[in-house]
Amino acid sequence: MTEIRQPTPRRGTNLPRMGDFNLTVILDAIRRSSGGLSRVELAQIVGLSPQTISNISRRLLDQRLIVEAGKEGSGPGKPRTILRLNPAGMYALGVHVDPAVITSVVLDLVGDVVKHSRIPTPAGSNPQRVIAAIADEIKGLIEDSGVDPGKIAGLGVAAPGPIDLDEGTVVDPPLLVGWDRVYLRDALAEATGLETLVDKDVTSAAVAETWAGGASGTGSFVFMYMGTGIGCGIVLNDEVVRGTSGNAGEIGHIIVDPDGPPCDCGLRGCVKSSCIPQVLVAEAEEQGILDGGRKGTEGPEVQEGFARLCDAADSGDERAIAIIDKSAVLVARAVAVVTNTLDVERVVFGGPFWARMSERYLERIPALLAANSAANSIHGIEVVGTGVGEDVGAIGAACLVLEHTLAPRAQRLLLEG
Amino acid sequence: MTEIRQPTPRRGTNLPRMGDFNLTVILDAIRRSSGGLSRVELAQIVGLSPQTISNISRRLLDQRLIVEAGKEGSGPGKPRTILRLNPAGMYALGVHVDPAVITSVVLDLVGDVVKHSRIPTPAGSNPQRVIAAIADEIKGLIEDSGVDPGKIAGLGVAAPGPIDLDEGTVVDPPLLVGWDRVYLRDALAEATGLETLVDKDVTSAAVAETWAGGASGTGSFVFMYMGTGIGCGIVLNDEVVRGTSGNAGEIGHIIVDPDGPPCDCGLRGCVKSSCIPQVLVAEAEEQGILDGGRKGTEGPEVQEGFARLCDAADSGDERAIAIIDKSAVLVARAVAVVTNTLDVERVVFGGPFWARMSERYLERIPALLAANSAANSIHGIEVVGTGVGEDVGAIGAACLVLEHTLAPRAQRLLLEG
DNA sequence: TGGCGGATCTCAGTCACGTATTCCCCTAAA
DNA sequence: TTTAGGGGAATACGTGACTGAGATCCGCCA
Repeated sequence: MTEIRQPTPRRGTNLPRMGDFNLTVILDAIRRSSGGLSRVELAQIVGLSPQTISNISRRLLDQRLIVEAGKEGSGPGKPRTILRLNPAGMYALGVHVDPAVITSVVLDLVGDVVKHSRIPTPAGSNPQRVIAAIADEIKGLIEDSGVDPGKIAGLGVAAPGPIDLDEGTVVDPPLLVGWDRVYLRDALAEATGLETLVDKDVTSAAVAETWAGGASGTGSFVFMYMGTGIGCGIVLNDEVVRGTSGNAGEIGHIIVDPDGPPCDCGLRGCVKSSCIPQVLVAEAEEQGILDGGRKGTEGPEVQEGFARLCDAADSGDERAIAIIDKSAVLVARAVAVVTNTLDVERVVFGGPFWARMSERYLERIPALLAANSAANSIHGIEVVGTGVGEDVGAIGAACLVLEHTLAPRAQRLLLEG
Repeated sequence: MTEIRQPTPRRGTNLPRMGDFNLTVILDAIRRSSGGLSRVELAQIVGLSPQTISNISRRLLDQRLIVEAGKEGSGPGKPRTILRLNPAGMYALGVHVDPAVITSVVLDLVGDVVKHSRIPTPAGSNPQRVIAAIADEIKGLIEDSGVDPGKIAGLGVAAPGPIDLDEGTVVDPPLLVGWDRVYLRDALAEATGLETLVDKDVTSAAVAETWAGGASGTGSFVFMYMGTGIGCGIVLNDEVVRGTSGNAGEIGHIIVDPDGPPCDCGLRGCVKSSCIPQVLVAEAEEQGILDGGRKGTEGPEVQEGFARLCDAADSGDERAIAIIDKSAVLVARAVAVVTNTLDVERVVFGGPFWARMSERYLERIPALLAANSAANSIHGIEVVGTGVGEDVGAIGAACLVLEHTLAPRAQRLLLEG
């Protein structure tokens, strides 16, 4: 079970690695700029000489990852030629495997969704059948999108945890019965012929934010994923933190309410037992705010129940408002634990349930967080909602591929095995 | 208060940086080996060619950071010449500024303490007086140690948080009254003429573990610092996590006991209010296990009271054992929150109070942690006590300098400003 | 139309790593 | 004692990425 990982000594680097790394640095700078950059600006930003920038730009132009997009001349002198990402320079596929629904997307280089599809997860959730369904869906998506298959960098898969990153397996997730140690990565790689990456859904969402989230996806932040469960993705200094086995971000058993309901872990008031949507809906049903006709334990029912709870709150139902507001207090406590542990500068909220709660949460959480922040006198913590939308899971999955291929990760510099 | 940090784009790298980085990689490999490495072994480990290793070895030999230490020939062929760290190749000074006591050390390159001193923190804790005392102490220590001042790489300072890493200031720590925004780094740099680094005590302890802790200081781990308060230092993939302002590792308000005593944060059963030594001693006094003659709120009194509590437990006092054991359960819960959030592979315990509790904690915590670990089915979490000893704070402070100067941090590759 | 300024490119130059070769040192057998 | 052989380490040369200086290109302005 516990294989001993021998301490992997840090490996050196060499010239080609350095060249590739600088290429990704420049691409990253262009990507993060709004509206492109000129070569001189790039030189200032990344600290390399103009000549080096020119050389690398040429490589990027040859690969068609960037394009020259017009000139920008203000005063005298030769106007700067603006370099911009070529959206069609590369594509990535992403799949979010959720217990209820499988979402797939084709993403272009700038992170825009080219094509999108959604199917219900095959009943019984037999792994083989689900994998076959995904492979089918992917093939269809590639055809429908009309994208040049040669430009597809790979397939990213976002799965609920726990996972084993080394093996590329999903390890017995609570809501997918019979999914113990399913070799998702290898199976899908074989079925689709694409290079495949598997990661946890919350991590994928954080990667989506770094790639397609604009300014809020830079630096060090925590992505709070509000889904059927609550988890978080962690990004420190522009690099995603995955943990030893890819399972970082498990915050379900942080205690947020000493007076809360009992949890299956034996304690009381964990995140998991006191502020996930399912619990809020149950509470509302108990209080008679919602009719408890259906037992809303399955994904879609919860989502629907939660929507009605929010509707009630929006139409002024005090009890509904109280439930949501209390959950904001509890979530803020969990967030504070994470931000105090990691001292990040920003918290980004997102996930399928986020849209409905965003207004109330954004109103309350910043103050709650500030009050509980250990470093409050040194720096504030920004609280924002993601701009990526409901499909963060699938988009993030695709971004896993882009990140792996094009992001300036320190890891890229190091020689491997 | 909150200065906006503009997103710093990742900067490129160049040839000299690469060379320096590879040098630190090799030094790191030698440092982490037990008993030195030959050039061929180095080539295998770091992945560079034997020639490159030879070239870099020469640079390291010229700088006298390493020495050739004998040969190792087993079969036919030329025997390997072993390269070892030269302990006298470089020295670093470390100071731990504690509310009660100021510990200073001179460390050599292998992390051994060359000289050591301890003075009580000047009463009234006026910052200027404390800084002057430290500067005096440092000067004395350098003279007494007989170390060549030219070989001293710098001065590290470990301070209780919160701190502001950019400014090098200590920001209003709870136990040092009147220490708001004290420019510790600049003041000590000026007073001693040494390059000075300031960091939080728990972070320093984690750095000590990476530098002087042997195998348990590699990879990804959390260092639990058991002091007057409980904090943690975080190391992911051999690099220390400091956070935006250097305040990562604040875990005092993680709730570990829903039935615990109220905390100044308004909730109940935080780490800070239920399992720090001061609380355990108070509890023992209340139960009559210890005579509550002195009100043990000051550092030394707490330490003494805690020692007597441990004595009682060791001599079989059931109630004393119960207090310690319960604290182990609570600490384990806090640790689980952190390890689940970060998915690390190891927890290292240390700090001034650790020695007395180590036996009971090491007996109980591994099982408790495994039971609460989200990734338990994928990998276990190793639980160990540090080998660094009581002075981790000061030793870690000195290691800050060594780490900054010699560790293969990814940051070192990047061009600056 | 010519001058000017700024951006970009060309062309060496430098430096670190990689490959092939040679040198050196030790073991072991004749 | 001598010699063959094997493996580590150094030397020489080649490659490739970044840097610096000057040339070139481009558009504005007089």
